[in-house]
Amino acid sequence: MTTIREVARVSGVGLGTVSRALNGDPRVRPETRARVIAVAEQLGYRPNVLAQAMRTKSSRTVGLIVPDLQNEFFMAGAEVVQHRLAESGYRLIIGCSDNQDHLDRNILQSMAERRVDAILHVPCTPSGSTSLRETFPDLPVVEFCRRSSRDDVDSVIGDEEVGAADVVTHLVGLGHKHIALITGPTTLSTSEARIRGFRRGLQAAKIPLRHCPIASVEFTSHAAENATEELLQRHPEVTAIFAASSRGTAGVMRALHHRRLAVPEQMSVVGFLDPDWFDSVQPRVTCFKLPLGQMGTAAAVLLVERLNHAVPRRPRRIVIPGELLVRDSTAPPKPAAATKSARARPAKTTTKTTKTQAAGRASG
Amino acid sequence: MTTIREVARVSGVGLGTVSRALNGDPRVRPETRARVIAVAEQLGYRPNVLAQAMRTKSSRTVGLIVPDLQNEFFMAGAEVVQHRLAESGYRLIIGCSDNQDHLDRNILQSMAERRVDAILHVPCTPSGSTSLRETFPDLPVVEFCRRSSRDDVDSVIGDEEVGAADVVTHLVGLGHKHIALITGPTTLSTSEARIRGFRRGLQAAKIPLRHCPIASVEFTSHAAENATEELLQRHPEVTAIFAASSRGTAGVMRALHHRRLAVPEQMSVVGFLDPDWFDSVQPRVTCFKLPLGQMGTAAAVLLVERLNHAVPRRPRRIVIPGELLVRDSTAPPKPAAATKSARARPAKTTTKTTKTQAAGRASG
DNA sequence: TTGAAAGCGCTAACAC
DNA sequence: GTGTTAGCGCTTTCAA
Repeated sequence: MTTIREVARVSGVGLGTVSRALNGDPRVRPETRARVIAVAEQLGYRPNVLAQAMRTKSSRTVGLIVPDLQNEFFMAGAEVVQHRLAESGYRLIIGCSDNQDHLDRNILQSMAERRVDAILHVPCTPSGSTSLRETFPDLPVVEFCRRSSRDDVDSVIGDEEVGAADVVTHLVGLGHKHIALITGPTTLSTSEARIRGFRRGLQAAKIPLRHCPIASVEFTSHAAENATEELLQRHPEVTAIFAASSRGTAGVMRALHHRRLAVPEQMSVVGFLDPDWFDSVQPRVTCFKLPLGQMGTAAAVLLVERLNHAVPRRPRRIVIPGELLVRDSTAPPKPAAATKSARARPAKTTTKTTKTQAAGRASG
Repeated sequence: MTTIREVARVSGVGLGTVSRALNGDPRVRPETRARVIAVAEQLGYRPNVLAQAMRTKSSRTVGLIVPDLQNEFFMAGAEVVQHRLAESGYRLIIGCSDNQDHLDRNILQSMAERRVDAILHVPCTPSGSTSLRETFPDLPVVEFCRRSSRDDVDSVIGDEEVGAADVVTHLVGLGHKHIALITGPTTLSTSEARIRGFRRGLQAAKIPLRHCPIASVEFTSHAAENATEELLQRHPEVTAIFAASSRGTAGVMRALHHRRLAVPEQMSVVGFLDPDWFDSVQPRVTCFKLPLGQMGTAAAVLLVERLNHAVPRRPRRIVIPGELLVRDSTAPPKPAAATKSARARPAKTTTKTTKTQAAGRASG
């Protein structure tokens, strides 16, 4: 590899001059700069970013940690963040925690050791980036999509509480009185918000919480499928389901199909986010959609702020509203037919670890 | 930040000893090591990976460049690669080229400058990583999912040629004689392979190629939707469509609904890959599926080989077979002049899997 | 077994 | 304007 020293030798100038010429320092004669640049080019010189980073103590890189590389919830934002960051001369490196605490901590640490200038973090536990604080207290962290219990970091999340309440309002407006919620692990801020909003919507409509079961399961379509099965078995009176995770929606649909429950005639379904297919299948899926791009932009702005002004500033917590997209998977309930059909056709699915709780029981 | 020097000072030994102790060098007295480690821990010492990398000229990192962060084709593999690599002590950093040549080159360069030890590359042009070769001739590159025209790099791709031929065979077997293919830009190896296989399947069935239109469009559901519209207008005789991209499948479905064409009664559809929703909607989508996880593993193996043995070796080109998943979106075509009674029994095929090929082959 | 010293490639402070 | 020098934090000879 050609080094700066080589370039200096060939162009007959000192090391400092080469560095200045290449970095656009104004105090270097134009012709000198031209010569240096020409030589560098001709020699195929490429800066060693590691050395630069070590010297300047900035790698001009920010790290993004997501729980799932295949989930649009995080990756749609990632796409935007990368572009916005690139505009400010920063590069994004992405790691995946698989929703596992120890992996999360691991990657957090490892990115910090790689001297990223900031971290965009989708926490997978309430403790969030706490482990980092001990070793890298000054590394800026911005939380994305989810919040940990830390209140000293910036964050950008969607307004899922209002979203869930809106979903309930929509369903209640159609006449539903027995609504189920299927969401993720209760330790996550997103699930918490969804449950809070769900209950709020129910209370506003004067619907008893105990009529409306909540299932908290892993974010896989399989888990959602099993949860739906179990839930419908236990609560055959349910006429509408809010599948509050994008992957979960597919699982719910599958379970419904196994039970021969027609959507929306026998069961209304509201999905989460708005993947392409929601609008391409029959029935088109009603959903609660978050402006993922906008959330990415907001995160990038926060990041760049922290990057530029190393001055401490009070943490900013941004909550971005979503919208309800009413399509064809929700309709007024058909009381008699629905429950009958549900009992008529038993499921053949194997049941796995699925926690089901009634909304009323845990509400305090 | 605590440095190694600090640790040395506090534990009362030299720099070298600390380095050796921390890196498990055998020639250091156990008690010395214990003390050093204790001090390091107590001081919250964290190695500066940048400095390590600079010194050892290895960052123990490999870079992955994909065209689209939201596409399971690439990200499912990424997930696996990351885990496999982690087992060998390597970290994966991911960048996104957006399918744009200049961004691709940009990221390639930037990762190289960051001194990754190898690059896993999903090329978006035939030139692939050529631009890198000039400046970093020795950086190992493994191509993933797609191939460039370079024949001096390792690669792992799915056998899409055989896959496309199998799809045609399946459709022809059902009685289709006018089949359309919607695929990506023709400059990509994947599109080429799909088209080749498509034609081969047609020829084997003695179906005139001119009866079977091919559309090459961007990898968005929108582009596929428009292409389908246009294609059906121009070729109303078409009775089956192979949507050879996962996003494209949704677009095709949308266009079909828009035209009020029932699937599979009036139009058979074969999708690409196998996202959750293919099996969750009505009709469940017949598709050509690639073992993404297996492909990721293969790539990781190749990578680790290159990483360990810096010895040059002839490039290996691995092709991994996929399988056809026959579900409900394909059925015999509706005879042109016949009435509805002509199709007495709708095809309710249970999902069966067909291996397209016995084993992956490696050459070179 | 350990310490001292020499850089890895670069930038920034300081001279001229 | 430009050259020289001193490190950034680490690993790795080379002596001891």
